[in-house]
Amino acid sequence: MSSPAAPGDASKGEASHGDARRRPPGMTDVARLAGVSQKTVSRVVNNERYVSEALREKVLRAAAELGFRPNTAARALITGRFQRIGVVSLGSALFGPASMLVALERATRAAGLSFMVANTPEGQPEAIQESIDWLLAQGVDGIILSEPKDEGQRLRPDAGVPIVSLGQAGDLPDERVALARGRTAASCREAVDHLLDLGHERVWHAAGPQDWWEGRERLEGWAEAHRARGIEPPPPLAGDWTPASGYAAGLALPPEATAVFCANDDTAIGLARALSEAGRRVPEDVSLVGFDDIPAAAYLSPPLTTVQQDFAGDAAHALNVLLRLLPGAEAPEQEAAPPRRRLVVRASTAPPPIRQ
Amino acid sequence: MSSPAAPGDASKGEASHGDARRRPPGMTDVARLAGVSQKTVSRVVNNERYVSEALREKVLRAAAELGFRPNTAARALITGRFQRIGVVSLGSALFGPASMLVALERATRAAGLSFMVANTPEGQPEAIQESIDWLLAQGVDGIILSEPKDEGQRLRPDAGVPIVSLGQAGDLPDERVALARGRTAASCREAVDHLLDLGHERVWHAAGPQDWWEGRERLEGWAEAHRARGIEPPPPLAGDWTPASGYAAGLALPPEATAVFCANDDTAIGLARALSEAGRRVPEDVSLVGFDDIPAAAYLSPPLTTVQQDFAGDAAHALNVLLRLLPGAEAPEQEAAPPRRRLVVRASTAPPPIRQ
DNA sequence: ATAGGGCTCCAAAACGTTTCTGACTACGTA
DNA sequence: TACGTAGTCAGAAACGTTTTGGAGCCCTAT
Repeated sequence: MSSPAAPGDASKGEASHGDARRRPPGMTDVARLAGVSQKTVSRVVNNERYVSEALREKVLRAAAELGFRPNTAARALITGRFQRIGVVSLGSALFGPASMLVALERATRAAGLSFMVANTPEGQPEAIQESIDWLLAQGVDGIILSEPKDEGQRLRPDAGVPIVSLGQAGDLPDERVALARGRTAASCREAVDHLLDLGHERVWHAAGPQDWWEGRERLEGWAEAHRARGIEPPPPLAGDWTPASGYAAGLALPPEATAVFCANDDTAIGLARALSEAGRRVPEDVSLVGFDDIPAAAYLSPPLTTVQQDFAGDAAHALNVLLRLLPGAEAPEQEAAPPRRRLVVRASTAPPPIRQ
Repeated sequence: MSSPAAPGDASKGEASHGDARRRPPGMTDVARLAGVSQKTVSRVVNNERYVSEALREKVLRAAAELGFRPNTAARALITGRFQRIGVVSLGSALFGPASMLVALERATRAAGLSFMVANTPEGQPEAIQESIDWLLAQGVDGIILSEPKDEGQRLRPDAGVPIVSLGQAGDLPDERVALARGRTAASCREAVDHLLDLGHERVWHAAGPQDWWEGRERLEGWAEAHRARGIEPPPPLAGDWTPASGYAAGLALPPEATAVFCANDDTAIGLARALSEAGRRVPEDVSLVGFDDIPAAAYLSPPLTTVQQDFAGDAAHALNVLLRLLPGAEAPEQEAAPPRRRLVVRASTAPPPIRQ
């Protein structure tokens, strides 16, 4: 059993040339190759000062030769930061949420942070908190809530990291929970004003779901536009973003209605379908405005007047708010330009038909 | 102010109750509270054997009381694994890519892995390799390429982790790069067969971009359906997924065409618009089939016959392929059920008009 | 001439886990 | 009685970074 010479010695001597278990190279390896201390490699990699140009280049050459990549786990371990933000998003390919997700990823990566998503399946009240917990378990420095729904307001306050919601105010539990409020209502007013300016007496509304703040905000903007002119808005038609609900709203639309503001473009598509089946023409009999400006909007029959969103602007704003809450706050001080939505007028809106 | 003792001393004595720098509790803290060794806490947390029930409960209680969350960075550092996969996705809110992304996130989280996206902006050939590098720098155990485009084939082979592409075969560089091939072509054949069975002599094709494998595969399926019947397919109409390109294709559509298979639903919408402007009715004069089954498809005028995709199935398949390549392969052995697309027949397809 | 202070670099100590090694019981079997 | 084995636990050694605490060196101002 026990040989006089330890059998381990030989293999230990050649350990660096190990066979199967090839660990990726670390700073130590780079340092050895470059003939400097490991700390110096760290300085070069992190672009710190006090490294001579000659050494810096030598280190970089060694790092490149070895294919060195800094180990984020080790860095995160010592710094306590992950350089990563999590996003809780409604798991949906709907144009709005999907666009926002893309915009958030872009903004995040541009800020040098990595990006982790947790989708919430629809219809599960506890799903948001679950997704937050999941992100926290994975390790994130902050969280952006990109949920157009309300359930986010029932959050436990002990997250330990700042949370920013893209949503409406509401009683968010903690001072660490900030808010990047959208400006949906204003652009809805603009859309409805466009219809009223065309001469329509009142504008109907095929609403979004009212347990989504996004749906409520669009409804409020619509109602405000009426009240600003002393007009009582007609009762809203319930909906849930789907073309199906728009179709139902179209069936329920009273004969005297001459203009409809739809909560989103899909709703408008469904509503247009119902009108078409009822023999009511757009825009001659009924004017239609959507919201989102989906790519197909310009090619519907007729092309749809709609509101274009500024996802990139909203995303950048939310990220700025979050970054400012982070401990190592690299927060870009300049306030991001206020997101600008705009009404795209196409052929689905026209003056109301002349009453006889 | 009020304390006679040196203020520095007091704070030092109470260091564990530190003010600003509150490190989150670690296994050591849990161990101290539970009166066990740190190693035992590790065993409990990881559900290892050889821990008595009494101790396990005591540890769990202590962990809950402290709000302990295992530090993934420390774990990743020692194990060399991140329990995380990266996805390179086309940064786009297009229905297809967005749906695939959601499906991939679901599948990944269901497998207990965390999920990191890197979007590639369109039109940058080197963007995919950049995104891969970004993911590798962040630390991932494997990568799924959810790019419907081809540039993925110019990848450097030294990733160090397995890469799975959802795309077409092609000369992927490395044996570590596997492939989760889609079955687009087959369902395209089905769609075209549907039109041919209705009596159309030939079916035109408003194609997707041919530098996307997804576009080529749809075109090939369309062509195959013709050749299987000994028919020469008409020349395809170029396109790029957008309604605009569908509109252009509609303008270019020859008068004798009675049926068109569109590369996606948006293309079909644009094409329908062009037909409508030209006074050609759908489906009486021209039958139309799309691809994707976007939510609005059922509510267009007329409702669009289209091909429904199986994103969840494709995502699960790709993830399975990847998991099998991972070192700690927890690969579910049972092959995932082959993804099933299906043709949804609606009102946009009908027999061809009778020739006089 | 010499103290100070930038610049350049190094060695060792964390960070919170997993892995490795081993010690101590209890129990059944030779 | 002695021994092997499975169960239960603890201590120490990694893992690859950042942080901390210097140590030389050269230049300048006194």
